[in-house]
Amino acid sequence: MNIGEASEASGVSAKMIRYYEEIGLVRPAARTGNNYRIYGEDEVHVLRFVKRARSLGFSLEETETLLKLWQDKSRESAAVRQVATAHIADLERRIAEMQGMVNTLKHLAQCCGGDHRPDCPILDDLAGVSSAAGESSAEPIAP
Amino acid sequence: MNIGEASEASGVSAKMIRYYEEIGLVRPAARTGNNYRIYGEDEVHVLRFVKRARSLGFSLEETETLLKLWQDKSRESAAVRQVATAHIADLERRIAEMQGMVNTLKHLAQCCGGDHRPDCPILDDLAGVSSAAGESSAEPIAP
DNA sequence: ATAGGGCTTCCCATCATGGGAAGGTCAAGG
DNA sequence: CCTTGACCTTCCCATGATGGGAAGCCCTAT
Repeated sequence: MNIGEASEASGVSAKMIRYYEEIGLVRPAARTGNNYRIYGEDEVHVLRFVKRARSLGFSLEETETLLKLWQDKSRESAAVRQVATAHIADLERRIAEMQGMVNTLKHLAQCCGGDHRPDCPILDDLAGVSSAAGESSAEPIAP
Repeated sequence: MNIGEASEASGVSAKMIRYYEEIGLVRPAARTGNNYRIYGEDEVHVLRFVKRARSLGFSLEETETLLKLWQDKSRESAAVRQVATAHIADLERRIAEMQGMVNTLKHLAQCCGGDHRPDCPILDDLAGVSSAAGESSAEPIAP
């Protein structure tokens, strides 16, 4: 399999496959006489693993850890779960942060006429005008 | 006010103040004879506006739009609200995406023994082993 | 006079990905 | 046999927002 077919089969772009090789996430592919990379089912399997880990939001560093655990037949599943739960916590922290933004913005947008007049509580909030609307962003709306 | 004081007063790092000037987000500060940037209350106000917009997750590009609307006294509040609602939609899309990851991961982590044995549904999912656990990541858990 | 702290510009790094140029290789069709 | 097009290779650059740090200038206090 050439890199294009491996890309097709794994869902990872050829650009990224080369990059993963360069940073040592996957081991260097064998080469044909014409210096083309060649891939077999095993390599594609690894690439799919990476693809799936990325789609679950794991960083490349975390993905590398998971990949090593996967290939370590004597791993303890606790180690895997630890990586996963840390990642869950991180995702939830970011979700909460963004949800706070959404709450604030929705409140402001609701208070905004959205008409032809220039008065706008959204801008007032951004400008630091402490109207009834704009409280601290991360805080829940409820008083 | 020197840049350090303006940074203190606005909560924007000196590094970022210079960067915002470089990319044209804020207009170039006046300079003293010794080539130091000088800031007044107005400039600090602008920087605080930027800081607040960033803390609500607006990109620098969106922030620039909002900044222009803020300074345009004949703006229509509808334009502001449009920017805000588009941003809300984007945030909510990203939240939903991450929540999907969390749901999948929590399910997998729950099915994982997390003990000394190597068997691990999390790795099975990443490896594409279609166990009872690992369905498509963005899907809700409910059957 | 010297030390320290602030300012300046300039370059580099992050993280993961894509774009594109310049050039080699291969297969099919004229 | 030669061309065309679709691959492949490496190398450089860009993104977005931020930080780190070096080299050098300026001012103030000791």
